[in-house]
This record gives sequence, structure tokens and C-alpha cells, in this order.
Amino acid sequence: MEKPYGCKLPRKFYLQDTLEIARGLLGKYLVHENAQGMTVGKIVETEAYLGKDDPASHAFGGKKTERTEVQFKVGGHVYVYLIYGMYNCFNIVTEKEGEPKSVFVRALEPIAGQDLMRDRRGITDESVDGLVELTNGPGKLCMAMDIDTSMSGKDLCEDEIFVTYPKDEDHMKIVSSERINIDYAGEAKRWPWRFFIKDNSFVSSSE
DNA sequence: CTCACGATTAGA
DNA sequence: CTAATCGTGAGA
Repeated sequence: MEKPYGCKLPRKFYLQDTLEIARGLLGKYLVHENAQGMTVGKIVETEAYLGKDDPASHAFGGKKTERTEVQFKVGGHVYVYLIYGMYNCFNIVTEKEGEPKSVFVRALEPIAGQDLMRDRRGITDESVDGLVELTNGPGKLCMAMDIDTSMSGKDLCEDEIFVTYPKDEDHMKIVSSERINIDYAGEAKRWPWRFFIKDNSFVSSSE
């Protein structure tokens, strides 16, 4: 059977500068296969959280707690947390061990397993509008890909969940903006650490 | 132990 | 625009 994805990213990818990784992840495929089946989504929107020097980061000031300690692992691990008591947020830990930086994945474009995604999202609309609703937000993509906090701490360099270079990476223009919904972060709200693929309709709708 | 809060979403 | 909904983490 022909796989709808390419080669898994090596550890080295996740050891680059976090802002480079946030941009570099755009266009890559996130792959998760479990007993229900396989789902694949192209990463189209990310945000960088730069750890101890970033007031918006859960690790601001070097704070380490039970929930956030996976961010201190070596780059390539998964950090998932629950927000508002009901939605999961998927992040990729970056850089060397002890450096609690990460990239938050805000939106995907469904590539494979769309029927399964529709089931998990409870969406019956098979039009383009329905397709966009599957993964155009951080909580939505976690529902579609079946990602929850039990996956926090997993290693993307293993086989349960991983990111790949697609066989043919599309031509795309990357743009940046302020990060979304971090009013608590003061002046850091202005820092342009959100990246997305220009004109991609699966990017989350906030501006 | 208590309790305020959130890197969101769906729906009015 | 707001309600939903609960794990987390700081403080008593």
C-alpha cells in the first residue's frame, strides 16, 4: 500500500533554533496511527514559545511543574495540555535538553483519514466548508487526530506519532503575525512568533 | 485544602 | 458576544 507521507524528520531537525523550527514545520505532515486508523495532516499554522524568556510560555522564568516538565526534554518530544477543561493543545518540544522551548501547532490541512476525522469531530458536512472545520484550530486538530494529554512526553522520533517531509513539498509563502489569545503576556503579545502559510484556507480564522 | 484561571470552541 | 468545563498550580 502506498503511504500518503514521506520520511520521518530526524532528531536533528528539532535541535534547530525554535523560530526556524516553527517556520520549518509548515508544509510538513503530522502522522498519527492507532487502532481506529491513520490520520495525516499538513501543518499550516504554528506559534513559537521561547521558554524562560517568553512571558507567554508555560515555562516563563524557567518554571517547571508536573504538567510542563516535558518541555525540558530534548527537542522532538510531544507536549500536550488541556485548556479550558475540555480542549487539548498539541506542541512540539524544541532545542537541547533543559531548554523548555516549544512550537504550538494551531492548524492542519487534512491529508488522509478524513472520514475518521469527521467521525471524531462529529461533522457530517462533506463539502469544503466541513473539511476546513476538521482541523482549523488547535483544539479541533487534536480531536481530529485523536491527540490528548496521555500522549504528552511521547517522542516524535519513535513510531506512534511523528512528522514527515512530504514526498512533494508544495510551493508556499510563509507569513508571520502576533500570537493568538495571549493577552496575559503583556508586551510579549506583540512579538511576531506566529507563522502560517499565506492564503491557505485551513489556517485558523482569528487575526 | 480552596479557588481563580486558561496557547479554545460552539453557538446565540 | 458568552458559556461550557476541569486540571493545574499557587497560596492558605
